[in-house]
Amino acid sequence: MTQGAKHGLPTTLGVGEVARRSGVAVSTLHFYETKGLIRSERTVGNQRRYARAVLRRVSFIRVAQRVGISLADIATALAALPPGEAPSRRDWTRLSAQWRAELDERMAQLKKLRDTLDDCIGCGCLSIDRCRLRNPGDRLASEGAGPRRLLVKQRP
Amino acid sequence: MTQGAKHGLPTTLGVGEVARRSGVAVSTLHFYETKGLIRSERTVGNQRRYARAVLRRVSFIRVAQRVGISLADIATALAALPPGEAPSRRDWTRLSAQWRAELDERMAQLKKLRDTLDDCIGCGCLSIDRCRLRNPGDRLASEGAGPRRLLVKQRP
DNA sequence: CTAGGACCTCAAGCTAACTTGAGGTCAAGA
DNA sequence: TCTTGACCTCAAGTTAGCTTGAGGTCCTAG
Repeated sequence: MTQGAKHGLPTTLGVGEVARRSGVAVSTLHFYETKGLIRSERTVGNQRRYARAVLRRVSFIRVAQRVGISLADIATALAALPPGEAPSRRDWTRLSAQWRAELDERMAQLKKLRDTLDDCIGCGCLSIDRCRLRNPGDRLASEGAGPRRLLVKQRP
Repeated sequence: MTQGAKHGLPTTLGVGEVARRSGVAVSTLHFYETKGLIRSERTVGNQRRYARAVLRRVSFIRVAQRVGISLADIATALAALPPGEAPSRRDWTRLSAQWRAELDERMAQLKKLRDTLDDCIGCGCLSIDRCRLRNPGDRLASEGAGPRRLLVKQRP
């Protein structure tokens, strides 16, 4: 074990420790660091030391990715927070508000996708085009591009 | 317009028409076809003709992608349906059941992500590690890999 | 003091999901 | 008939998000 974690909690974590605890590869942590998603201090011997908060940050990144948010967007959001410690209440409120909208939108899409499936059981509208979700007469064709029935909002 | 769509509805659509209506590029439709996500008939002149149902299929693909599902997974799901027309009730039930689980899981993750943000307003736990979501004493460290607080379920 | 596991950097490689480009065909109006 | 725009194929290029490998350093137990 790297730095005396035998008794009590170490104040910082080595890269291997973070990898093990967060479930991502060491190379991924390096990669995230180059992208500015996380950051570290260095020991005299040039080894990375992470604040414990990095674990939560990594969790956040992974979960956000999982629901389809790009690292670039995640980075932008996280950049709103001071990289070191203690974000202000204002920082949090801003980040939360931004993401609220994004997440709510994705939730709506997921819900729609799921409900579509539910509605279609026993109907087969996806391929036979005949159920209550059907687009009658294809009237929407002139309303611009994009999947209009399922899509809640397309990004620019 | 390609095939007499002036009056009434054409029974099939050209690739450009599908692109315009679905909001994806022609090249993307070609690509999806090579991946087996959609399929087409050909005219004597070797041009693609799509059944109208392809529009719904493309919508489905895009929305599923948007919430983080890979084309491979989408292909697998869609492969459960007969490529041509009229899936049976059994087909639909199977597809729906599979996706229900997947979608519910992602919904749960999104919700958790969103709620975490909500809870953290004015607290800053993401980086100062001090709020009701805090991981006390880091006790979870030995429970295996992965972000345990936010993550609902990791894929293998 | 020395072995070996944990770290370091940097460059190159890989997969998914498309896009772009070259070179050629099809089809419908002037 | 000629032309023009929609279409075709196939190969190569692009971006995101990592992983792998080579070659070298750090540090802790024995």
